[in-house]
Amino acid sequence: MPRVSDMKERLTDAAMDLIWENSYSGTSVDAICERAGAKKGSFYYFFKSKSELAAAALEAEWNKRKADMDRIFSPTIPPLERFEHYFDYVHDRLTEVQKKCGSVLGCPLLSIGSEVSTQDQVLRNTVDQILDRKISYFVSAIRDAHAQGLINAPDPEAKARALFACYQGTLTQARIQNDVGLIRDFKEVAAEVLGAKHARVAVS
Amino acid sequence: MPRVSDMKERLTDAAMDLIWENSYSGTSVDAICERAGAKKGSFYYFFKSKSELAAAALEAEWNKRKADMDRIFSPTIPPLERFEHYFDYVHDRLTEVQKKCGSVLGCPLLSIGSEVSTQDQVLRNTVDQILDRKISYFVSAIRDAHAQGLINAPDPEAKARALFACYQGTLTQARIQNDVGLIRDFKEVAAEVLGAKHARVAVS
DNA sequence: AAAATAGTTGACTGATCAGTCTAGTCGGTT
DNA sequence: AACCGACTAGACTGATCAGTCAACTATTTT
Repeated sequence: MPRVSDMKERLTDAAMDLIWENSYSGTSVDAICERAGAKKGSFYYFFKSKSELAAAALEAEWNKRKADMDRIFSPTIPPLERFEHYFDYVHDRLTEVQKKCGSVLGCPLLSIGSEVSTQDQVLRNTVDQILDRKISYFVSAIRDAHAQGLINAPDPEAKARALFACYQGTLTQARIQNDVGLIRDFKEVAAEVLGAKHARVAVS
Repeated sequence: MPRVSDMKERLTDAAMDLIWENSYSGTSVDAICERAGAKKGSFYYFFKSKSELAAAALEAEWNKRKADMDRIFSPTIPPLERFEHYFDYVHDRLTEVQKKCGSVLGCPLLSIGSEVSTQDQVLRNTVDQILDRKISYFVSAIRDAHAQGLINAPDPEAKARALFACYQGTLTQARIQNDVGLIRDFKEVAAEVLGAKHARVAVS
């Protein structure tokens, strides 16, 4: 019994781990409790349902990563370099996770979002919102790159969504094939989607 | 009781519908039986597990679509037009499904593959193989386009996988946002990824 | 007609599911 | 000491899960 209860965080962490590795439907409340070292009573003291816990876990994960995202997409960095750093960051993180659990896990938001989109509107909205926050980093970087004449992107929002979708697809393929290589190679695809005027600038 | 039993097909059809709309873990054998008008015994007469049924359902779905794919990717058609036709085809089909069930369902192979990749190797391999068959259409079209000087793609395999990943990502986003618009807009992204020398050729 | 084959039935098992509930434990306040 | 709010324990419920089984029916083969 810890003096300051960290049970809530242990539950969201356990949920994130298990749902990311397996799936939402395929992860039981019992399994989450076991991994977190919690009993059923504690779970339902903090969360009123499995769905609510999953949403909380996604928000908690976002809060953990936000500082990294702000750093990587800092306006002080040349816009196309931001993407390079981001793709490296994700690649390194997924490689690290792969060492631990043996599998390339892709993007948790995508897996969960795709799975629950037709079944759980609350969770779906949570996913959608967090995805939008991520896309907004892309939008700024693309707008900056356009303003600096590095690319031609009159509609930064659309370009960002397109690039983001391509990246997410690559992460999903990496998960299915259990191969991080696809992610490593994505930079060149990104340069093409962005329409970088000197592709090497974004890829080198 | 039909004279010629079509129970097996009804089971694979029901499984495909339910798993595509919901998810693999989220679809129970009971639900599949109910939709197919089958009893448990029939199910386990034809299939030895839920996993095996899902694999059979994916193969059956592939066989249903193969003729369309062969037609769309016929070598008699200019290679970049094949992609146009394919993207139109998928868009129209998903729009039709949306009318029926209210949701944009994306690509079943991706959803299922992503969900089971860490849990069910047999099903994962099935998904992987079918995805490869689809990618091979892309490879041929890209190779032909390269040979005709329409695009620059010295490595058609890699280019095909990249384009395929981008497309799949777009389908997944369309599912999460329940919006076919993303798919309609994909042609332009495809032209960029392909590096079409005259983008309008592939998009017009 | 007899026998074999193919397909169907639905009750059943034991495990697991999400979620509930009562009875607690604990440190801090009055 | 009495009490309180925050948290935990864990047994319990009824539903649902994947999968089994022996008995049954219908068609085909001999």
